[in-house]
Amino acid sequence: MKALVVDDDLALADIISFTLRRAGYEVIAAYDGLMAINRWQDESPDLIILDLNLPKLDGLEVCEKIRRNDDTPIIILSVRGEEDDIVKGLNFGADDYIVKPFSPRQLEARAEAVLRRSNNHHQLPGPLHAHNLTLDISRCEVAVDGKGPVKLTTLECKLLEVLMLNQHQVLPFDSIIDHVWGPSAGDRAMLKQLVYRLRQKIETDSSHPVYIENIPGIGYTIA
Amino acid sequence: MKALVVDDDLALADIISFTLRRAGYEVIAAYDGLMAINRWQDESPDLIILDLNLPKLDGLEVCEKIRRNDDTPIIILSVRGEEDDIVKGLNFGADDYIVKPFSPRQLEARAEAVLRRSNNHHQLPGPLHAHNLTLDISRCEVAVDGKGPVKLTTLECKLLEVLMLNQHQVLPFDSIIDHVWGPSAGDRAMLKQLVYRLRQKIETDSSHPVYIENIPGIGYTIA
DNA sequence: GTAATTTGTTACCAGTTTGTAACTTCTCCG
DNA sequence: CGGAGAAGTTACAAACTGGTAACAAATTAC
Repeated sequence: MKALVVDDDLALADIISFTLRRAGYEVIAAYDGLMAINRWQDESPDLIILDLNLPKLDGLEVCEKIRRNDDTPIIILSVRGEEDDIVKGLNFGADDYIVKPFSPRQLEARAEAVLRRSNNHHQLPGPLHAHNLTLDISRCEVAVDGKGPVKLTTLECKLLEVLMLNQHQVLPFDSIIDHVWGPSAGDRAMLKQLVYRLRQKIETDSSHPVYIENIPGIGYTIA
Repeated sequence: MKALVVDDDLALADIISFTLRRAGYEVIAAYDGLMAINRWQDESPDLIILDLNLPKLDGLEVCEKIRRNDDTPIIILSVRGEEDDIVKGLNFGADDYIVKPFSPRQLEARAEAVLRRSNNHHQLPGPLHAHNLTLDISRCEVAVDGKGPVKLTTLECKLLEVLMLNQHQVLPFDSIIDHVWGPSAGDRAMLKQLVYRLRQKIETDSSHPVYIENIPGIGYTIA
């Protein structure tokens, strides 16, 4: 779980970061509104802790901007007495708020509750694109060139997923094996087979693979 | 929208009721824990505002009891300094909390936010539509193609409900099992059976399921 | 209390997916 | 040119999956 902490009060940001790290989160930080937006775009965190009082770009605007694009859970921070802002924040789609000062314990409980809620009805990854392949992971289907979707098996789907997620990068055999079969299972022979079977479904000319390219001795890639 | 307000402080209960009524809610009240459970069972409100400090049956127990049966949104009320209780409450499945004293405005915003969240996956009674199926959850009846309603058993109804609520999404086996049998009960064999029985009632050509589609290795969906 | 319905359990079957191994082709390099 | 290693291909068996069926246990209705 990756959390983005946005606060211009460095001391407080540190406390929050520390608390979340202890609770098992990977934490990244931003100190003003613009930076928050950037880090959110680059890192796509699972959770955002957002102070409302920010330089450069107000917390509410950050909240709105993010909400316009996706629904990463947002917990807003505010000092007591700024009830108006809290109400606005919630109406902009924030998921929860915490009033300063707060106990680490409370922060943890809130973060956990918000994540639990959001996970329930929002775990759907959108389709993946690469080249002219469109992979719908939740249905295990791939559309080639926009043509009718082809059904994939779960393993084939995992293989294509990891290749597409890392498009333009060469993935070593072992990384692929780990991703498809999990650690301490699978071997090269099985991967070879799987690549063959996947190619049968998506490549048109079998002697000239267009999508899945082999880098001898290293691994595979989708260019 | 029906809200249940549970508080032994009559004056406060009145203020809350008044606020909610002005915001367009129908409000019912309870003044202790046992009464809260009773009214919840009789009236099945859409939202519960729950004070933790209650005579007869503690607020936390009320919260737990309700959560064991369904997921009516619960907002807990607490006085400042009872952070422990708040954390417990949230872990028992409460959706949010408000610290006394609070402004009417905040109460409204919180209620709205919580309902908005819960509505997403828990739509209100009233017929559900998908494809050309019409499901009346309260009567456990489904009309196929507008033809005379077919009676469903409670489990079949829950299954169809969760599938229809998430139309176009593929629901993993385990999510479905959780929804139908609750956590830590039910298994794939039972689900398989249940799907089979439900299909018998709604599908016309058994070898070509139109409504309930299986995504091998993943789950089921209604397209 | 008995009958009917609903639900859980188990078994079986057909189709699919996956693992394994042998064999072929390709490529690189001396 | 030829041989070794890597990758592609083929074939087959084992394991798994989901649909179907029959029956037992539990629940509900009468």
